[in-house]
Order: sequence, then C-alpha cells, then structure tokens
Amino acid sequence: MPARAPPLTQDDAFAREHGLTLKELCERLYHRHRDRMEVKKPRTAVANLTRVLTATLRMSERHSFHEMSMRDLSRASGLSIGALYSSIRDKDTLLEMVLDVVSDAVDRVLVAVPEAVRADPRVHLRWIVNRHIQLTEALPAWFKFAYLEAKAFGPSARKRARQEELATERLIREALDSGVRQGVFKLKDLEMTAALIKPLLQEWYLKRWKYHQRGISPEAYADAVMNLLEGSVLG
Amino acid sequence: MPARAPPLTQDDAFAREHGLTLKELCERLYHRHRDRMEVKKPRTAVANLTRVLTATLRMSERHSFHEMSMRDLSRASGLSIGALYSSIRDKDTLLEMVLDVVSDAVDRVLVAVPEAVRADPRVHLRWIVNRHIQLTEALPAWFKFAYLEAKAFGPSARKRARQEELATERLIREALDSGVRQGVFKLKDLEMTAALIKPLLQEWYLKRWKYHQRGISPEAYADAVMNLLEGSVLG
DNA sequence: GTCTATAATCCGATAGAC
DNA sequence: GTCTATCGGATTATAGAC
Repeated sequence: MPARAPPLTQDDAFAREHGLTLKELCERLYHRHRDRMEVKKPRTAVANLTRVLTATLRMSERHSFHEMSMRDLSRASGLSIGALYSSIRDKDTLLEMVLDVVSDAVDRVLVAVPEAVRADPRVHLRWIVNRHIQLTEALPAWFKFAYLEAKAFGPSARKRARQEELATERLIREALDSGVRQGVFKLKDLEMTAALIKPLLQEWYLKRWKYHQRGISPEAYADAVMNLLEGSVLG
Repeated sequence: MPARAPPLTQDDAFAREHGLTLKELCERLYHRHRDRMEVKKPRTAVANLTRVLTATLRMSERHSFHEMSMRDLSRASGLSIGALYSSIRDKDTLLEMVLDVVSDAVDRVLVAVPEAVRADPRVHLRWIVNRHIQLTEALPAWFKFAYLEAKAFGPSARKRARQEELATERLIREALDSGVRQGVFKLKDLEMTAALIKPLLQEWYLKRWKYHQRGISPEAYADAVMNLLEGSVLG
C-alpha cells in the first residue's frame, strides 16, 4: 500500500494566518527577484514560479538538488526549457529562492514573541516548541531541503544557514534564561540545554516518515517534546 | 583563523579496540568486494581503496555525492581515472562501500550488549549513549555521509537505511523498557521517548562544527544528554 | 512568453598502450 | 596496475522562430 505523499505546503489555518500559503510565498519571491527575471507580467511570473518550486521540492524528496537536471525540472513543472529559464534566472537562483522562503517563514513565525507570552517562561518555551513544529509542519519540504542541501551551498549561503541555526538556538536560550532568572527552571547548563532542544524540533521535519507511519500528530509530538523537557527543565 | 578540518577517522584507543581504524575498515571492504575489483593484489587494493574513500569523505563535507565527479575523485585521490575504476567497480559501488562501513561499525559497537550492562537499566542506557557518541566520534564523516545522502540512495539502500534507524531506536527502547519493568524508569510514552533520544545522539555528528567551536568534548556532550534524560526518565 | 534547436562543456565508463 | 585517449550521452544555458 503506497503511502500518500505528504503535501509540500499545507494550506491550513496556520499557513493562512502567517502568510505561508504557496501562493503568498511565491508572490513574495516574485517581488524579491523580479528584476532578475525575464518574465515581467506578475500573474504569469508567479504562476510559473509556483510550478517550478513545487516541482523542485517534489523531486528533492528523493534526489539531491545537484542530481536533478533542468531537463527533469522542465518535464516535472510542465514548462519548456526556455520558459523555465525565463522564470528563474538559473539553477543557483532557484536554490537561493528556497532558502529565502525558509528565512522569511522563520522571521514571520518565530521571531516576534508577544509580551504576554514572554512574561511566563513556561508559556514562552511551550510557545517556541509549538510554533516551530507548526511552522515546519506547514512547510516540511522546504525546511528539509534547506537542512539536507546546506553542505552543498556556496560559502555565503552556508554561512547564512549556520547563522540561522544559531539564531533559533538563541531564541530557545532566551526563554530558558528568563525561566532560570525567575526561579521557574532549574538547569545545569543553559547553553547545552538550548542546543539539545534544537534537534528535537528539527526531528519533526527530518524524519517525517517515521511519525507519519505511527500516526503521531504534530500536537502529540509537541506534547512528547515538552514532556521530555519538563522533567529536566522545570525546577 | 581557519579551523582545522576534523579528521575523517580518529585513530584513537576506541577505534583500535573495535577494529575501526581506517586501515581495518578498508581491509574489510576489500574482502567483501574483491571479486568485483580488477586490482587483485591485496596490498595495493587496500591502499587504493583507502585513498579513494578518504577523498570521497573529504569532498562529501562540502559537496553532495552526485555533485562530485569521477574526475574530481581522480584528482583528489591521486589515482588516474583508469586506476580509480580498477579499484572500485563504479560510482554506485563506492556509495555502497561507505554504507557497508557504517552498518559494520554499528554491528561491532552497539549490537552486543554485555550481560553485566544489561542487568542495570541505568547503566544500560548510559552505555548506549556513550557508545553511540564514541562510535560516531570515531567515524564522523562516514555517519554524516550516510545520513545526508540517504534520500538519494536507490530504493534498496534507502530501505536499508530506514531499517537501521529503526534498529537503533529499538536498542534504546529495550533499555527503557527493562527500566520501566524494574521500576527504575518512569515514562509516559516508551516509544516516543526512545524516538526522541535518537536525534540527540545523531546531533553529535550532524552539527559537529557547533560543538567543536564551543570546545564541547564527546564526554561533556554525553553528560549533557544523560542530564536531559535523567529528569524525565528516572522515577 | 513560449517554444525548439543548438552551442559548449562535462559526465561516467571503457579500450588499449605501456 | 597505471596510464592517456576517447566513446556516447547528458549537462547548463542561450539563440532565434513564432
């Protein structure tokens, strides 16, 4: 029984709330890269971009970015080679676009912490865990792509990926830190604890097949992570 | 200041104890694949294999397997194209060889649990964590390669990688299970806890740069993982 | 804007001299 | 066993017709 392939972008309430529907992602990509694209009419540019990126992510589930050729991409997207090159500048720009989507999504969902949330460290930590899992549940293929292809990026893109990794870790550390200062959390090593929480969140999109196979929902996964943390983090 | 590149294989006490030195790994590869190799003299076959695999892993740190050409590999290994093809059958066989080393290493280090260790669940869990980290510290590039390239494997190799993931998870689950049965561990969800421990162990070789940068030793990392687990696992 | 045809290059793998 | 030369095919990207 062939398992249904997971959707590349979940057009659910969370995605709509944060401007993460496939349409909105591609519209923002168009505005960012339009001066480098030959196709000028916004409607068709966005439509083509959507088809190309969908095909890219679909193929990236089984093949590395460098393994898939522009011919493959042309066939999978339904655009001719010519139209393909008019819609994205070249293969490197296509790679850059996927990374743009990921950074943009992190900015929108994780960076601005509401004051009411920040006030209570337990709520803050739970908020980060929930949001991270919801975010990567909304865009699983994009995050997995960015993670697995990172080593093949150019020097600047690789540096950018590392800094984003550290930035997310810092968000976690801030929540832990305020918990320790308020006497709610008890931790032996703040930095290490923050570092170890990160892979627990990344696991959700990196081993999607495992949790999908076991029928674990995003909510159940978030609960399990919090459960693991509560024992060692809460005083 | 350019960071010193991490060694591909650490020829330390642990590696020697378990037959994981680069020389021994390549000798076993030769015995497994010699009927498919044109070079017949063991000495030169092993020597060439060593150069090819070293070059492969070195390049794999920055480029995907499909991105590196046989010409790159020829240049990096110092062997001509002809000698290269005489030492490994073809590019697919080279990929297979790296995976062979990883499975073989897991078998040697993680599978056979001493009875004295198995008797005490706390010792057992700590044993798994320590050994996994020591193992991947001895062969970081091999494990990272197997993890990051897995999606580009053929169907059979990909299936094999998944089964090995689940097998390691099962080893963890067994330790947790006996702890629960003996009343030493208290867990809400055995399967989920085992699943969440895995990424904590994989983190060590996947984000090596981060912990190296911070001067975290394998022992310190293992302590931090155990510290995180003790709060939520121990009753 | 989209298409087909093609330029220029590089790929994995083999053949055959030494 | 190792080398160089080379095969047939695939690659990225562009040119120019429609």
